[in-house]
Amino acid sequence: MMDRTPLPAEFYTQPTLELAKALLGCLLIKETPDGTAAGYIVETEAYKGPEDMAAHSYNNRRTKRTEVMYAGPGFAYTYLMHTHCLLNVVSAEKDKPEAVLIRAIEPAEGISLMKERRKMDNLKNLTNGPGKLTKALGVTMEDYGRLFSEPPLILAEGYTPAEIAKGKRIGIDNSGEAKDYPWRFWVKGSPYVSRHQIESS
DNA sequence: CGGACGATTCTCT
DNA sequence: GAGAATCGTCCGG
Repeated sequence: MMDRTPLPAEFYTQPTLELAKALLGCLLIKETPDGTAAGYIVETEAYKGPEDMAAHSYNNRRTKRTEVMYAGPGFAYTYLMHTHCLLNVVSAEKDKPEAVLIRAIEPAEGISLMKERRKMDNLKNLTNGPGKLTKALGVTMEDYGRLFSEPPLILAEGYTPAEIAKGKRIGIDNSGEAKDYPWRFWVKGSPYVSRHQIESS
Protein backbone atom coordinates (compact mmCIF):
# COMPACT_ATOMS: atom_id res chain seq x y z
CA MET A 1 0.00 0.00 0.00
CA MET A 2 1.41 3.35 -0.97
CA ASP A 3 1.73 6.25 1.43
CA ARG A 4 -1.28 8.51 1.22
CA THR A 5 -0.58 10.98 3.96
CA PRO A 6 -1.98 14.26 2.65
CA LEU A 7 0.45 17.04 1.82
CA PRO A 8 0.58 19.69 4.58
CA ALA A 9 -1.28 22.99 4.20
CA GLU A 10 2.02 24.86 3.86
CA PHE A 11 2.71 23.03 0.61
CA TYR A 12 0.05 25.07 -1.15
CA THR A 13 1.28 28.45 0.04
CA GLN A 14 4.30 28.57 -2.27
CA PRO A 15 4.13 30.87 -5.29
CA THR A 16 1.90 29.52 -8.06
CA LEU A 17 4.70 28.88 -10.55
CA GLU A 18 6.66 27.04 -7.86
CA LEU A 19 3.60 25.06 -6.87
CA ALA A 20 2.99 24.06 -10.48
CA LYS A 21 6.47 22.51 -10.53
CA ALA A 22 6.24 21.07 -7.01
CA LEU A 23 3.02 19.24 -7.91
CA LEU A 24 4.85 17.19 -10.53
CA GLY A 25 5.40 13.71 -9.13
CA CYS A 26 2.76 14.12 -6.42
CA LEU A 27 0.12 11.44 -6.03
CA LEU A 28 -3.47 12.44 -6.78
CA ILE A 29 -6.03 10.15 -5.19
CA LYS A 30 -9.82 9.96 -5.59
CA GLU A 31 -11.97 7.62 -3.53
CA THR A 32 -15.46 6.69 -4.71
CA PRO A 33 -17.97 3.97 -3.84
CA ASP A 34 -16.63 2.07 -6.87
CA GLY A 35 -13.11 2.05 -5.51
CA THR A 36 -9.96 4.13 -5.29
CA ALA A 37 -7.99 5.42 -8.24
CA ALA A 38 -4.77 7.37 -8.15
CA GLY A 39 -1.95 8.64 -10.33
CA TYR A 40 1.25 10.66 -10.23
CA ILE A 41 0.95 14.15 -11.66
CA VAL A 42 3.21 14.53 -14.70
CA GLU A 43 1.92 17.74 -16.29
CA THR A 44 0.58 21.05 -14.93
CA GLU A 45 -0.15 24.62 -16.03
CA ALA A 46 -0.09 27.75 -13.88
CA TYR A 47 -2.80 30.42 -14.13
CA LYS A 48 -2.03 33.62 -12.37
CA GLY A 49 -5.17 35.58 -11.85
CA PRO A 50 -5.85 39.28 -12.54
CA GLU A 51 -2.90 39.94 -14.85
CA ASP A 52 -3.08 36.64 -16.75
CA MET A 53 -5.32 37.04 -19.78
CA ALA A 54 -5.66 33.27 -20.13
CA ALA A 55 -7.01 32.80 -16.61
CA HIS A 56 -10.69 32.63 -15.80
CA SER A 57 -9.92 35.12 -13.06
CA TYR A 58 -8.39 37.63 -15.46
CA ASN A 59 -9.15 41.19 -14.40
CA ASN A 60 -10.44 39.80 -11.09
CA ARG A 61 -13.43 38.33 -12.84
CA ARG A 62 -15.53 36.89 -10.08
CA THR A 63 -18.48 34.63 -10.83
CA LYS A 64 -20.13 31.61 -9.35
CA ARG A 65 -17.68 29.50 -11.31
CA THR A 66 -14.47 31.27 -10.27
CA GLU A 67 -15.47 31.99 -6.69
CA VAL A 68 -13.38 29.19 -5.20
CA MET A 69 -10.25 30.65 -6.80
CA TYR A 70 -10.51 33.40 -4.20
CA ALA A 71 -10.87 30.97 -1.29
CA GLY A 72 -7.17 30.53 -0.56
CA PRO A 73 -4.61 27.77 -1.17
CA GLY A 74 -5.40 24.06 -1.16
CA PHE A 75 -8.93 24.01 -2.54
CA ALA A 76 -10.09 22.15 -5.63
CA TYR A 77 -11.40 24.23 -8.53
CA THR A 78 -13.34 22.08 -10.96
CA TYR A 79 -15.21 23.38 -13.97
CA LEU A 80 -16.84 22.04 -17.07
CA MET A 81 -15.46 22.47 -20.55
CA HIS A 82 -17.25 20.90 -23.51
CA THR A 83 -18.80 18.21 -21.32
CA HIS A 84 -15.47 17.48 -19.64
CA CYS A 85 -14.57 18.23 -16.03
CA LEU A 86 -11.18 19.88 -15.47
CA LEU A 87 -9.32 19.95 -12.16
CA ASN A 88 -7.25 22.78 -10.65
CA VAL A 89 -5.39 23.27 -7.40
CA VAL A 90 -6.10 26.74 -6.00
CA SER A 91 -2.94 28.56 -4.93
CA ALA A 92 -1.86 31.98 -3.65
CA GLU A 93 -3.36 33.67 -0.64
CA LYS A 94 -7.00 34.31 0.05
CA ASP A 95 -8.59 36.79 -2.39
CA LYS A 96 -5.78 36.25 -4.90
CA PRO A 97 -7.30 34.09 -7.65
CA GLU A 98 -4.48 31.87 -8.87
CA ALA A 99 -4.51 28.16 -9.61
CA VAL A 100 -2.67 25.23 -11.16
CA LEU A 101 -4.38 23.07 -13.77
CA ILE A 102 -3.67 19.34 -13.59
CA ARG A 103 -3.18 18.30 -17.21
CA ALA A 104 -1.95 14.72 -16.99
CA ILE A 105 -1.15 11.93 -14.55
CA GLU A 106 0.64 8.58 -14.65
CA PRO A 107 -1.78 5.80 -13.63
CA ALA A 108 -0.71 4.28 -10.31
CA GLU A 109 -3.60 2.62 -8.52
CA GLY A 110 -7.05 1.38 -9.53
CA ILE A 111 -5.95 0.99 -13.11
CA SER A 112 -8.65 -1.51 -14.02
CA LEU A 113 -11.26 0.88 -12.62
CA MET A 114 -9.83 3.72 -14.70
CA LYS A 115 -9.84 1.58 -17.82
CA GLU A 116 -13.45 0.72 -17.18
CA ARG A 117 -14.43 4.37 -16.75
CA ARG A 118 -12.58 5.39 -19.89
CA LYS A 119 -13.79 2.36 -21.80
CA MET A 120 -10.33 1.67 -23.14
CA ASP A 121 -7.32 -0.49 -22.45
CA ASN A 122 -4.42 1.69 -23.57
CA LEU A 123 -2.49 2.75 -20.47
CA LYS A 124 -0.75 5.68 -22.15
CA ASN A 125 -4.04 7.11 -23.38
CA LEU A 126 -5.90 6.72 -20.10
CA THR A 127 -5.02 9.93 -18.26
CA ASN A 128 -2.93 12.04 -20.67
CA GLY A 129 -5.26 15.02 -20.79
CA PRO A 130 -7.07 17.27 -18.29
CA GLY A 131 -10.50 15.93 -19.21
CA LYS A 132 -9.30 12.34 -19.46
CA LEU A 133 -7.76 12.09 -16.01
CA THR A 134 -10.83 13.45 -14.25
CA LYS A 135 -13.00 10.87 -15.97
CA ALA A 136 -10.55 8.09 -15.12
CA LEU A 137 -10.31 9.13 -11.47
CA GLY A 138 -13.99 9.87 -11.09
CA VAL A 139 -13.43 13.55 -10.33
CA THR A 140 -16.64 15.54 -10.91
CA MET A 141 -18.22 18.89 -10.15
CA GLU A 142 -19.05 17.47 -6.73
CA ASP A 143 -15.39 17.96 -5.92
CA TYR A 144 -15.70 21.72 -6.48
CA GLY A 145 -14.50 23.52 -3.34
CA ARG A 146 -13.13 20.43 -1.64
CA LEU A 147 -9.78 20.43 0.12
CA PHE A 148 -7.03 18.15 -1.16
CA SER A 149 -6.14 17.21 2.41
CA GLU A 150 -8.91 14.76 3.22
CA PRO A 151 -10.95 12.00 1.55
CA PRO A 152 -12.37 11.54 -0.95
CA LEU A 153 -9.91 13.84 -2.72
CA ILE A 154 -6.28 13.69 -1.64
CA LEU A 155 -2.90 14.96 -2.78
CA ALA A 156 0.00 13.04 -1.28
CA GLU A 157 3.74 12.88 -1.66
CA GLY A 158 4.96 10.86 -4.64
CA TYR A 159 8.33 10.89 -6.30
CA THR A 160 10.79 13.60 -7.24
CA PRO A 161 11.01 14.11 -11.01
CA ALA A 162 14.53 13.75 -12.41
CA GLU A 163 14.04 16.65 -14.79
CA ILE A 164 11.28 19.19 -15.35
CA ALA A 165 10.54 20.66 -18.78
CA LYS A 166 8.51 23.77 -19.50
CA GLY A 167 6.76 25.39 -22.42
CA LYS A 168 3.76 27.38 -23.59
CA ARG A 169 0.35 26.58 -22.23
CA ILE A 170 -2.10 24.72 -24.41
CA GLY A 171 -5.46 25.77 -25.82
CA ILE A 172 -5.33 29.49 -25.02
CA ASP A 173 -4.55 31.05 -28.39
CA ASN A 174 -7.08 33.81 -27.82
CA SER A 175 -5.31 35.21 -24.79
CA GLY A 176 -3.12 37.98 -26.20
CA GLU A 177 0.52 37.84 -25.22
CA ALA A 178 -0.30 35.60 -22.26
CA LYS A 179 -0.52 32.68 -24.68
CA ASP A 180 3.27 32.63 -24.94
CA TYR A 181 4.07 32.54 -21.22
CA PRO A 182 6.08 29.38 -20.45
CA TRP A 183 3.81 28.32 -17.64
CA ARG A 184 3.27 24.68 -18.62
CA PHE A 185 5.44 22.18 -16.78
CA TRP A 186 5.87 18.45 -17.21
CA VAL A 187 8.06 15.55 -16.19
CA LYS A 188 10.61 15.35 -18.97
CA GLY A 189 10.46 12.07 -20.84
CA SER A 190 7.21 10.87 -19.28
CA PRO A 191 5.08 8.92 -21.77
CA TYR A 192 1.95 10.06 -19.92
CA VAL A 193 1.93 13.79 -20.77
CA SER A 194 -0.72 15.24 -23.09
CA ARG A 195 1.67 16.59 -25.74
CA HIS A 196 5.26 15.73 -26.46
CA GLN A 197 6.57 18.11 -29.09
CA ILE A 198 6.19 21.67 -27.80
CA GLU A 199 9.13 22.52 -25.62
CA SER A 200 11.26 25.51 -24.75
CA SER A 201 14.00 26.15 -22.27
C1' DC B 1 -34.44 34.12 -22.60
C1' DG B 2 -31.30 33.67 -26.48
C1' DG B 3 -26.71 33.44 -28.27
C1' DA B 4 -21.84 33.05 -28.11
C1' DC B 5 -18.01 30.71 -26.32
C1' DG B 6 -14.52 27.63 -24.64
C1' DA B 7 -7.78 25.92 -19.89
C1' DT B 8 -11.24 19.39 -24.65
C1' DT B 9 -11.64 15.01 -26.96
C1' DC B 10 -12.32 12.00 -30.70
C1' DT B 11 -12.47 10.82 -35.40
C1' DC B 12 -11.22 11.14 -39.49
C1' DT B 13 -7.85 12.69 -43.51
C1' DG C 1 -4.00 18.97 -38.47
C1' DA C 2 -8.74 20.06 -39.18
C1' DG C 3 -13.55 19.76 -37.88
C1' DA C 4 -17.54 18.35 -35.24
C1' DA C 5 -19.64 17.22 -31.00
C1' DT C 6 -22.10 19.28 -27.21
C1' DC C 7 -23.54 21.87 -22.96
C1' DG C 8 -23.03 24.78 -18.75
C1' DT C 9 -21.80 29.43 -17.82
C1' DC C 10 -21.94 34.17 -18.67
C1' DC C 11 -23.68 38.32 -20.52
C1' DG C 12 -26.69 41.28 -23.06
C1' DG C 13 -31.50 42.50 -24.02
